[in-house]
Parts: sequence; C-alpha cells; structure tokens
Amino acid sequence: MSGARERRRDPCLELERVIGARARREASASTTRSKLFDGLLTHASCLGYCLQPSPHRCVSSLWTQRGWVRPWTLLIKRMPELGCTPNVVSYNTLLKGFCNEKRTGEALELLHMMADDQGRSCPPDVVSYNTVINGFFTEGEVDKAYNLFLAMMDRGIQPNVVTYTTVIDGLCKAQLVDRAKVVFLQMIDKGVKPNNDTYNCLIHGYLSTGQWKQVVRMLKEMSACGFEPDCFTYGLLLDYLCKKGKCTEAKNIFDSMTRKGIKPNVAIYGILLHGYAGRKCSLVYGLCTVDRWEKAEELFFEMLNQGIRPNVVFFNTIMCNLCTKGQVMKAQRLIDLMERVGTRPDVISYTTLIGGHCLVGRIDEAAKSLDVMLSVGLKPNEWTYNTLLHGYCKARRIDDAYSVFQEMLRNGITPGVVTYSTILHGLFKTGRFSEAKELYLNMISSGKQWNIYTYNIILNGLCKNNRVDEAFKMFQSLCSKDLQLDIITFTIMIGALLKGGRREDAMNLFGAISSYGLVPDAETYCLIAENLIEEGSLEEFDGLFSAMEKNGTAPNSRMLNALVRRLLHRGDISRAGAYLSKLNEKNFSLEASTTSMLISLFSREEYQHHAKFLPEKYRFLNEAKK
DNA sequence: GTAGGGTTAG
Repeated sequence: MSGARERRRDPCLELERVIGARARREASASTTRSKLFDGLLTHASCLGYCLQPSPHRCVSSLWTQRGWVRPWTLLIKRMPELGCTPNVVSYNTLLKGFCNEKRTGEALELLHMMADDQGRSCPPDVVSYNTVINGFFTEGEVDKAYNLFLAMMDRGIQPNVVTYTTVIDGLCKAQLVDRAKVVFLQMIDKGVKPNNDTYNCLIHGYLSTGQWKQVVRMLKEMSACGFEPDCFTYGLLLDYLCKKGKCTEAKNIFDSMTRKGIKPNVAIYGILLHGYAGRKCSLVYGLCTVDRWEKAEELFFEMLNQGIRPNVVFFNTIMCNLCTKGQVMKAQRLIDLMERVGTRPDVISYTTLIGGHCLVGRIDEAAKSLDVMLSVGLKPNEWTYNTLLHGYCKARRIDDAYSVFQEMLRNGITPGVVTYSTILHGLFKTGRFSEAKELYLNMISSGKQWNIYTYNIILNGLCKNNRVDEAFKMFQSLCSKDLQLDIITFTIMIGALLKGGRREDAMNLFGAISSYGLVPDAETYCLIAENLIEEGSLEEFDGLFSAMEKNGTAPNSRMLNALVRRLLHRGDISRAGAYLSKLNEKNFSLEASTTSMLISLFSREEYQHHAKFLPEKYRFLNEAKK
C-alpha cells in the first residue's frame, strides 16, 4: 500500500486536516481569536474541542465506516501519537460532546473507563461527573443522574456548588422540588455555599409547581444569607406572574426591580412582551394591557431607545405571539424583516412558523416552510420535526407523520419522548389500536424513562378502547413509581371509571387527589358534576360547584355549557337558568349545541312557561321558535 | 450549572 494512500486513511491525520481547515475559516471569519483557534494552539484540547459540537458526525463518519466500533476509544488511544497525551480535559470535552449529542450512554461508558483507570492515570474529576449528571437530567433520566451523583460521592469526589446546583435544577425541572430542597439542605450541611444560581433554580422549581408561598420564603432566606435577587430572579418572577395573568403583581415586581437600579435586559423585555404567548396578558412598562400589536411596537421602540438591541429570541417571542393568534402571514413577514435588520432567523423562528401553519390547519404550508428552512441552510432539529409530525397527527394523516419520522432518522435526528408520544397519540386517535399497543409495549420495554405525557396518552388510549381495567392497573403501578402524576392522569381515570359505571371507584379516586398534592381543575370537577346531575343528586351538585369556586377553581365556558346542557336534558329548567346566569355573568358565550338545545326545548309547548327561568339576555331564544 | 422564544396528554 502506498504511503499517500495510507496517510489518507489515517483517521487521526484526516481529522487533523478537518480541524485545521475549520480553524483557519473560523480565525479569518472573526476578529477575536475563536475558541477553535485557541484549540488548535493547545493541541491537547484541539481534538476534543472539534468533537464537542458533534462527535458523532465528525468521528463516526470518518471512522465507523471503517468498521471500528469504538471510534472514541481509538481517538483517545491515538492522541499520544499526535504528540499529546489525553488529560482530564480531553476526556471531559469528549464527555460534553456525547451529552450534547444525547449519547449519554456512551458518556457514562467513557466515565466508567476513566474511573477504572487502567494504567492511563486519568481519573474523572468533579467536572466529569457534573457533565454527565447534567446530561442525564437533560435527557429526562432523573434516576440515572441522581445515582451518578451518589456514585460520585462514593468515590470520594466532593460535589461542588455546580454539582449541587445541577442536581437541584434537574430535580426541579422534573417537578421533584421537595427532593431538590433536601439536596439543598444537604449542601448547606456539608458546608458548600450556595450562590445566586442555586437559589434561582429552586425558585424556578417552586414557581413551576405553583408554590408561591415557598418562593416568598426562599426570597427571604436568600436576602438573609446576603444574596439579593438578580436580573435572573426577576425574570423568573415576572415570567410566572405574566403567565398567571397577574398583571398588578407583575407590575409591582417590575417597579421594585427598577427602583433597585437593576436595569432590565432584553430578556426582561421579552418576558414582559410575551406574557404567556400573548394569551393572558402582557405587561408593557407597568401598564397592564391586552396583547395588542401596537403595544408590542411601542415596547420595541422603547427598548431600542434604551440602547438594547433585540436579539433573535426577542423576535421569536413576537413570532410566537403572532402564530398563537393565527396571524401566520404576519409571522412570515416578520421573518423577512429579521433578515433585513440583520438578525438571522434561526431554527426556532422557522419551527414557530411551522407550528403556526399547523395550528390553522395549513399543514402543507407547514411542510413548505420546512423546505424553505432547509434551503436557507438551517438544519431542522427534533422540535422542528415534532411540530410538523404533530400537525400531521392532528390532521389524522398518520402515514404522512410516519414519513416525517423517517426523514428525521435519515437526517440523523434521534426521536425522543415527544416524538414517540406524539405518534402514539396519533395512532390511538385514529383508532389504530393494535399498532399503538405494539408501539407502547416496545417503548416501555426499551427501559427509557417516559414522562407523564406519555403515560397519560397510554392511559387515555386504553380507556377509550374499552380497556379500563388494564388502564387502572397501569395507573396503580404508576402511583408507586417515582413519576409525578398530574391532574390530567386523575381526570382521565375518573372519566373512564364514571363512563364504565364504576361510580364508587371514581369518587374514591376523586377524594384521593389531594393526598397526591394535586388540586382538581375545571375538567375534573366537570366530570363529577355531570355525573351528579345524571344521578339526580342535584343538591350535591350545587354543593360541589360552590366548593369548587371556594377552592379557587373558576369554571370555564366549556364546563358551564356542558352543565347547562346536562340540566336541560334532565329537565331541570330552573337550575339550568341559574347556571346560564353564571355563564352570562362571566361573559362566556353559548356553544352552538347549547343554543340549539334551548331553542328546541322552548319550541315545545309544555316548556313555554319555563322561559321565565332564562336570564334576560337569552329570552329571545324563546322567540326563536317558529 | 445560570431566567425569556419553538414539540407531546384529559
């Protein structure tokens, strides 16, 4: 074999050639020396850095084709031949690369290899563990992450503030805030001082589980320990309040922030503007307004006056506002505007646009946007495909959804929990039960951690296909798992039990909700209320309804309409009138089916004299009879 | 490790 050919085949040299080319490109494209260029100067981290964005693409394409099963093992082995001995930084960079690529299994293997320390003398350090722990949390593998945290201490490596903050953040994001608090206490116990970020993570956890009182406690504790809320903290609080529609409180927080001299940054402006995708409220300079485009513009110019440049996230926030309101054409124009002002739309901009098209049912337009995205050189990610896939599932075009799935695989994107859950839901919804069952059995036996969405989809799918017993068994097994059930889980089960005539079981379950730390919502109450009406327990129904309102759960329009229909169906016109009044008070409108029921009812002679029970506003329905 | 933007359930 000739020397030249041999050299071309040498993966290390080839890799070096690729790195060199990239480094030169980067260096000339940027006035500051890029990280990559720095990497080239320090040979040891050079290989590692290049691998970081994509060990899979970079190494696998070069190496796995040649039938080498463990390219990274070889890379590490051959680094000395390139004149650099891998150190803990090389390993850590590789670990980070694997985690970025969602290849946490391999990251763990590598970590174990380091830990085994077969004469290479490179034991993992605290950064190695932090990296992989974070990788597992990001993947939703809470148990694996936590076990690694324990394993680390077993090996005598002391967790630092980053470790603790990572674990606290991971647990909070998995809604396991109580466990996070325990870790927080352990941390203090061990003498590791928390920092602002630690507090922010915990506050985020309490906010996302709606525990406002705990948030207030944390804030007090924080300042008692000499930490003051920073821009991040205020961002969290404002975001929470805006999402809850609590504009007055948000305004107070915003004011106290500026009073303290903390200058709002572009993120704060984004939060204020976004205010729950414009659905609930947006706060503009302490003014609580309905989400109006003009107000958004005002905010935009004000921000510019402050010398704050909008970034792509900010624009995407506006995109999201437009898309959720169905103004997809405006969103499309915003993409053009972004290009003109020099803020390049990113994957999220296009994903949002695709979602907007799907929302208004223009699924083919959505698919076209994906093509445009590809043509401008953006690489769709899992979210992008999931969005399109969901669009197809919603349109009951499962086979098209499958082809999106195939395209995903072809483009090297690993489908995750959301992808599988979406397809599963689509299969159940279109009545392809046996396919759905095959899929979820495979999913469960794969050993991956699925989330509450997945299980709710399975439970609901089973129930809707007359397998309530099977669903109930699964539900019971979930109760003993370390998976936080939510109110939707209970509502699915209660609904199925009621429908199957198992009233007592349903009521027991309803009573058990609070012992799981959950609160029934309008949907849950609606199921129980409808059942009470059906059973003729009308006083009990009234009692339940007022108990609901006392508990702070406001009835929604769908619920009130359903209840009115139920009452009309039962012939309790006076009660129906009373609940129609509530509907009226709240400015909800009658659903078409409610209206037609009222009309057909009053068109019957024997109900004429009942018209007096109708609220004034609806009397005309009585006149609508022929 | 670090707030704001895009995906899944009744």
